[in-house]
Amino acid sequence: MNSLNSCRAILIAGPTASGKSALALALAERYGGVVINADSMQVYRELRVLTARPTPEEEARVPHALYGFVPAREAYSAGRYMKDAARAIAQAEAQGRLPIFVGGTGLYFKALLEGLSPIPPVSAEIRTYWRAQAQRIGAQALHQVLSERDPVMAARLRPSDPQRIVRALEVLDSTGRSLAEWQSLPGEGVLREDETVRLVLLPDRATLYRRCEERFDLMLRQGALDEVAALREQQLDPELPVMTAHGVPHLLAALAGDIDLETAAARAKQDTRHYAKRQFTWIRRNMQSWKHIDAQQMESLCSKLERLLKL
RNA sequence: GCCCAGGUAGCUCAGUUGGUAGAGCACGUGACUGAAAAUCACGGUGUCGGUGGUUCGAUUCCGCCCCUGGGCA
Repeated sequence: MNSLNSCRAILIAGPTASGKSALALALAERYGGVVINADSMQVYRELRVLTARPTPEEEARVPHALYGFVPAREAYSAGRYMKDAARAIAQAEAQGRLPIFVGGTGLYFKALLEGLSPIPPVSAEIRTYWRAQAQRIGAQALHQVLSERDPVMAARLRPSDPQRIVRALEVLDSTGRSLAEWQSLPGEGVLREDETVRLVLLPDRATLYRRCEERFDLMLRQGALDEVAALREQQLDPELPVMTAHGVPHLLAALAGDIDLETAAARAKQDTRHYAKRQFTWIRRNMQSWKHIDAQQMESLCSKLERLLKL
């Protein structure tokens, strides 16, 4: 792996609540870096507490980028992330600062390193139409439509997977070509692996689950419910990504009086645990070449930063 | 102390007219190209409270014991 001298960026991944942000902050302070977000939910302005975004105090210590800059009413995407990340790197380099990416969204790291196939954007009308269709006739029927119009994609997708079926239909309708054709075009990453130092934090799972639960209780004490109440005022489409952030659906239900707060908290914690589990799966499959850091190594990491980065 | 109802998976419970058992959730494994904190697929993990008896065979029937709830004293 590279020494820090030839390193263009540090990437820090790991499951939620693994202590990534603290590590990124420490590294950024030590090496004159800028912390760049790689989390699909921390981009949204309205949710700071609930998405565990760095606090204003933390943001003041070191430059941060791509945090809380998207209004909740917008649907952010991996495609937008790639462009934003490229711009953030250019900006950091212009200022002579080391980009330190940190986040838990595996797809964003993949986009960063491998890129995404160049697929033209889908118009809002087409997207809205197919999403409405999915609601109206269901995934199975939609898959039937797809298998008539695009058998290749239909064969690739499960009839029970509404999201990907909708995407396939959107792209087909919007471009006149199959998503399979588009996806066969190679993407171009923003960073090459060999110009990065890549760390993935892997705490003990039971410990991590406990930390997720404690963190959610802390979020509630820090005003997570107020954040969700404010979000509710906007009366956004419940299908927007921000509305699916862990805690949002259940805290909304609690605010509506459908469930009590304790139940809402328990369900939010459960969502978080399930998510962490999926992150472990992604890491195992997609981050083989990253430097894995277990709980023990994490303990002594601060004192070993220098050595670690030169490995 | 007596009476009643229970004790089956991590939890809540179903079930076996006697042939060693199954749902939901939890949990585990996996997929993943512009919603990815999303979306989807797969998996039952068990001294059936303990012990003795009846039986070819007991988680199931019987005795005793232990534990938990409720009632009566």
